[in-house]
Amino acid sequence: MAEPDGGQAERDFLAGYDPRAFDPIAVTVDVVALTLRAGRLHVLAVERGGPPFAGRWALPGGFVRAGRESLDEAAARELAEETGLDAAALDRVHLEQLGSYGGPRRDPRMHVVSVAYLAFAPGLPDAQAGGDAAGAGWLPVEAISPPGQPDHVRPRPFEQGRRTGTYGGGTGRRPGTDSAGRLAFDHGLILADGLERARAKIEYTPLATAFLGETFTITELREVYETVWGAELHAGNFHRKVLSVPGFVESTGETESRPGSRGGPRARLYRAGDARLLHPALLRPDREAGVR
Amino acid sequence: MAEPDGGQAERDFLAGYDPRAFDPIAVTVDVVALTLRAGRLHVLAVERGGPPFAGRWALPGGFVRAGRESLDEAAARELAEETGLDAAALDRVHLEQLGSYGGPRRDPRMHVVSVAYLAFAPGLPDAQAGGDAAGAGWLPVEAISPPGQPDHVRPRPFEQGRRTGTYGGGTGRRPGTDSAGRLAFDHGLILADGLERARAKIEYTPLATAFLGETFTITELREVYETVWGAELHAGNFHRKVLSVPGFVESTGETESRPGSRGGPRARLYRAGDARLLHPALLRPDREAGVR
DNA sequence: ATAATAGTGTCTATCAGACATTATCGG
DNA sequence: CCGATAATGTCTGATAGACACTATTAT
Repeated sequence: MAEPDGGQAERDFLAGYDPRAFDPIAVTVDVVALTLRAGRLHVLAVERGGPPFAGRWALPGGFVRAGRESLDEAAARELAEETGLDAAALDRVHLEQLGSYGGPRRDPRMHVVSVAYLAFAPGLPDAQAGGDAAGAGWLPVEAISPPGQPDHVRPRPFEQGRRTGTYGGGTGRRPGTDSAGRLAFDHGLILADGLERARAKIEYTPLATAFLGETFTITELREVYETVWGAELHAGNFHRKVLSVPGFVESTGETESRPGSRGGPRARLYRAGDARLLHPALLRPDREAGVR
Repeated sequence: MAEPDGGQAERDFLAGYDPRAFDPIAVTVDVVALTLRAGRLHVLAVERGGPPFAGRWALPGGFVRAGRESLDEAAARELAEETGLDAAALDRVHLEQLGSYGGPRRDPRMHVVSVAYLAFAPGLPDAQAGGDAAGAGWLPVEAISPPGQPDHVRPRPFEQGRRTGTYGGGTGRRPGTDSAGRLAFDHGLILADGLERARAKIEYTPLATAFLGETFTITELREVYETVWGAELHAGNFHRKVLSVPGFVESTGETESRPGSRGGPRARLYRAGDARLLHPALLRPDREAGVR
């Protein structure tokens, strides 16, 4: 398949690197920002003010400023605009590139390539709308319908355990409660990819601590894993395992000021250690029914 | 940090989704195509015909055709143009997205966002130049200097074991032999990221088989791992481990027509199984000196 | 015969998971 | 005291790695 004719490839050649000779492609960043609120996984979303998908929730994002910022910088900027965080608070947020989405018709107006980012954030204040969004908020991920399914069907990829929330109530689509429907564009797919990445990433990195405050107890850390994985873990084994992985957590020497409301000893406090990879990793409980 | 003024954010808002109101950003795909030749890992590269970086090797790539193809399709097209493979042969090549690189000054001419892809290919014929490249070829990865280092220094991230090649000979920079220098643009960084991805990916997926033909022996499979990881593996343990992972390989019932030139029994032949993930994974030998 | 390779068997240290136990707290 | 939770201890099955061994072929 080597250069069949003087068609598109030839035009590419003659045009060199000047894209003005072509139809343009827009470059945006979109952020899948995850956090834990009240024991449930939430994602930052903005409500679209205009068409297409007016009134639907979408991932926060926006144009990359040509010649003036890197992709990482653009993602951090968008995240800051939507969360209202200052640089110091943003420092505690983990931000990594997730992948790029560039189908020619994913936006009906023109060809848009979106570079998606994944963020792990500790408990944060309410979001605030930035840019052209009508509103912003933290949505429980299980309130979002997976792509390619009717709004009321809710299979595998999303949330499997602890169905403790108020889901199913039904007063509309206010963040923090029931169904938020499908996300705009292909953002449901991007979210699903982000969730899978998050589930995999906390296996072999200490990033679960990014969902917590400066200090935390082993039980709080376990609850992060249980929420993200949607599975219950054995408390005793988890405890021993976490302490045995070098560099995962380090003791502060302190204990919680007061134990849980139902009694029990004061839990010791830890902070994130200096490891960037967990050796050995914390493996998810059997999912051998997984992709064969 | 919420919308400080009516500056850039305001202009974004007013411009909506029309990037013609801004300086444009070009979108390209670049491919890190890896293959094994003569027991060494090679990467597909093209020799640049014009500035910048004229005469230097670069990763094959090109513009995404606006409104007409997805990123995946663009990557497959670029790979086909440079390798001369038809659709059938391309079918046996694994191609996945690696990541995007979009610093504002990575190309001196304008802001270019490159979506990088990683390809695992079986032994292929010589490459052919496509597009505006002066030449194309398979370069041994250890002949490429890592980014940010003088050409003759060659530390960690690249190739650690089996220094069997002719590296250091010194008759110029013909593919397949000695030093090829640093790659153009930030392609050395992209290559390093691709190599690390490849090393990690063969741990928990059966993609090492993508470097081999339709059928292969366990020893050939082990040599793939040894080459990609740059470490020697215990033949006996590797053999038992591979056969114990469900769905990794399946026997063809046949044996090699003739054993190795130095004798020994005929090895049994296998083909890739139907597993997409390896459970349990094949872990790289201790690199606990790794990133802590 | 010798050397090299394919494939299998055996032993041990390690680890994940199930389960039990002890200690500390609130009600 | 009772129930719940934090933290540790014990046992077992599975596995990775070291090593040994047998079988098969070229020279």
